[in-house]
Amino acid sequence: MDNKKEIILKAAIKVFASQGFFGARTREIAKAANLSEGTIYNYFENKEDLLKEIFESIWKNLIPELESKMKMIKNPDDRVDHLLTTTLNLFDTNRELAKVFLIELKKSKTLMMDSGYRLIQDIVRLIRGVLVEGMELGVYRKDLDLNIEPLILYGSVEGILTWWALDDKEVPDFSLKQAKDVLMKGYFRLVR
Amino acid sequence: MDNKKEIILKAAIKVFASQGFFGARTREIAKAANLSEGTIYNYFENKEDLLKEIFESIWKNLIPELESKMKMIKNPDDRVDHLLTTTLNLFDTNRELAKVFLIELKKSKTLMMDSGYRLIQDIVRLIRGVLVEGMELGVYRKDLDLNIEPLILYGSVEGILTWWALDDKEVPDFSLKQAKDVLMKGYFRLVR
Amino acid sequence: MDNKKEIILKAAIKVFASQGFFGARTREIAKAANLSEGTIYNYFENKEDLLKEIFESIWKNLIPELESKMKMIKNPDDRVDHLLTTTLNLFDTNRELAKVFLIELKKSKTLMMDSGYRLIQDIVRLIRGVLVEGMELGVYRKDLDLNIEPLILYGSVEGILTWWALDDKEVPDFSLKQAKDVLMKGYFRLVR
Amino acid sequence: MDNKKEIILKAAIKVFASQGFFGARTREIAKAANLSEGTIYNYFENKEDLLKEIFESIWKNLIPELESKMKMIKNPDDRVDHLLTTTLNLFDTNRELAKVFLIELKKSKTLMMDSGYRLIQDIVRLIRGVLVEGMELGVYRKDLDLNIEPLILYGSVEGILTWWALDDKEVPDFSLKQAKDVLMKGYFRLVR
DNA sequence: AATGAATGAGTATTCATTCAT
DNA sequence: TATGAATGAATACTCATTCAT
Repeated sequence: MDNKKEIILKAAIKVFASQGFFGARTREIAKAANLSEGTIYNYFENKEDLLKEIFESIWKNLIPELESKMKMIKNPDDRVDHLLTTTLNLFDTNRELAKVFLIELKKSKTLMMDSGYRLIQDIVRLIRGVLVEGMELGVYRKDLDLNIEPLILYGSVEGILTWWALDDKEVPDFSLKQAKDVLMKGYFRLVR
Repeated sequence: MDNKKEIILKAAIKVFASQGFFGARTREIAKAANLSEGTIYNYFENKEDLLKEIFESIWKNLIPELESKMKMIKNPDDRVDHLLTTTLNLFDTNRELAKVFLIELKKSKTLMMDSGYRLIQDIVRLIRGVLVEGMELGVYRKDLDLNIEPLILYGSVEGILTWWALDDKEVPDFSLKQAKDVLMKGYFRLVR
Repeated sequence: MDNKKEIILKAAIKVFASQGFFGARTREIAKAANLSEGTIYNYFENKEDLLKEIFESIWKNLIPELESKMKMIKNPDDRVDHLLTTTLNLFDTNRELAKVFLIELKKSKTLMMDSGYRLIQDIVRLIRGVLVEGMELGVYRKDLDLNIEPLILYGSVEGILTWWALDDKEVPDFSLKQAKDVLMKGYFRLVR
Repeated sequence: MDNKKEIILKAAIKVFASQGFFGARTREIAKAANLSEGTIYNYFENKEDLLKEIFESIWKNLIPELESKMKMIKNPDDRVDHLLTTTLNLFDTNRELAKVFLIELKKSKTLMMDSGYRLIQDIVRLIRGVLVEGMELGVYRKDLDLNIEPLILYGSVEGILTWWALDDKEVPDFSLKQAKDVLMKGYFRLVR
């Protein structure tokens, strides 16, 4: 059953989120999945592979999907709206996933340097594309810095998500819905 | 000699930056400090304590200094300028320190939840204070979201710094000086 | 079908010979036999049992056969000739079997102490019997050491076989046929 | 202290001899050496390294020593006498060492193919040299088979030693002193 | 204070064996 | 009988920390 891979991944997300990658014990992941330790190794190479697959199961779909959507949406503002909505929605129902994505990922040197860094590059490239076209269409300012401006947008979102994910109150200080509205408003001011 | 503590901390920053916290070996830190492993333990409790002291040696000074400066500077824009300048200057000459601060720190669960989270809180509070006063003075928009807007500024800076620190080219894609200018321009548009 | 037992034993000999007993994986034996792992356990107790049955499938027949032949052959020299011919022929067409017999067998403590040791005892006893009768018949020297002389013969053969089996060249340095002739010549000089 | 390496090696010989290489537990070796497990790894790479060093500590000295002695002794018979005496003496006081050397060694595939096989080659070469010179001097038969005759001598000795080492009686069936005399007598008959 | 040899708790991973289908 | 997914006991090795010198 491919089902089993998903069961294990879900268990791993849970344990990684609460214990951290290095603090997570394979035994605990197995227990959380209601399986034996050995079974994990029938489906995954090793512990790091778990983290990698969590990451890639999301990323592998996310980027191509966003890219194709960018082609369909013409209005630059709507594009950014879509980028934000999609990204924030992804984590909105799963703060544990957000923790693993935003924090645990960085603990694996190889993963961060391989996949993680590439993800940021992809996203930054996506944003840059939107800005460029917005500038060409004349709806955005001509003097946007294409190196730094995308990082500002990316960093804003990561900062907000990290804060929201780490917030240990049952209900965070703000909702991601709220955050999106503020981000959009800020974005409009930034680029026009 | 307090000198020796600094020697060890410098060695630790170097090793943490290149190997990561979990990948760093005390033996290597000792070698980098030209000391024996045992000596480290005359000055620090344990490995995590090293990370903590790296963090606090910076933070303990930074926040009070910024706070006092905030009292001396009256113009909200100048305040933000100072916040950015100080923060970016801190890392500009030491990318290794930036890596440890921005990435390694998050690997220590307790440190992140204790000190790291508190640092963000302090900074966010600082920024919020600046915004509040700017609004009261009538130079900033009245409708700033005081929960989220500070995170946007904080996140922007962290995003830029992380990208800049992880960049494995000898000379990064952009200078922090450049970044500051763009950040300030964006900030003006955001808050007015 | 008893057929299947043989298929598995042949697969086991192949894998034991190339990977060694401890290096052999049941999965690989199963694959070599074109069967699933579970099926092996329908025919054999466990991994060591495979080694034991390889050994006994040979030995169980070999010793009684040799013993009965010894009764039929009267001339002591012919007896030794038969012992050598039979033993060397057994392995001549199957170097893999020789490896398993001469080397892998020793890796199983219980097997070696149980069956292996007993095999040597049986063979040594056989040789001793031949020598005794040769002495009684007056064709062999009277002063043969009945403790050690049989071991010399046994050891000579094992030494030659081991060297021949381990030789990693496609064609070994010498043939077992050659070896037999030299052994016989040496034997004549030894006992007369 | 270099002493500690020896202590560990002695403990390893004891445990390897009684439990076999694969059956030996590092914990037990540590206990036998009155040290902690970790200490073993300060002096040896890993478990196989222990076996290797046991082997090489003997071999590294034995072969060069024998070679130089062969140059000093002129009489071929005396040379063989020395080879036998030295080899048998080496194990006479240490049956455990004999077990490790003759049996455990073969369990390590790499060790056996690397060092073990080379040892046999060295010894066989040594014997062959003696035979060649004996033939040239006219004291040995001209028709000795230089491929197989050395293996007969080597195998005889290994056969005798193995039997003697495996013998689980407190006092073995025969002494190595006795064995040497019989081997020499057999040797004379073989080569003349 | 400094050393670095000794410590030993801690854990990912393997793989022979089982058993539900 | 045959399967092969699931099991989980078993263990070599690491490395932060200690402590006798």
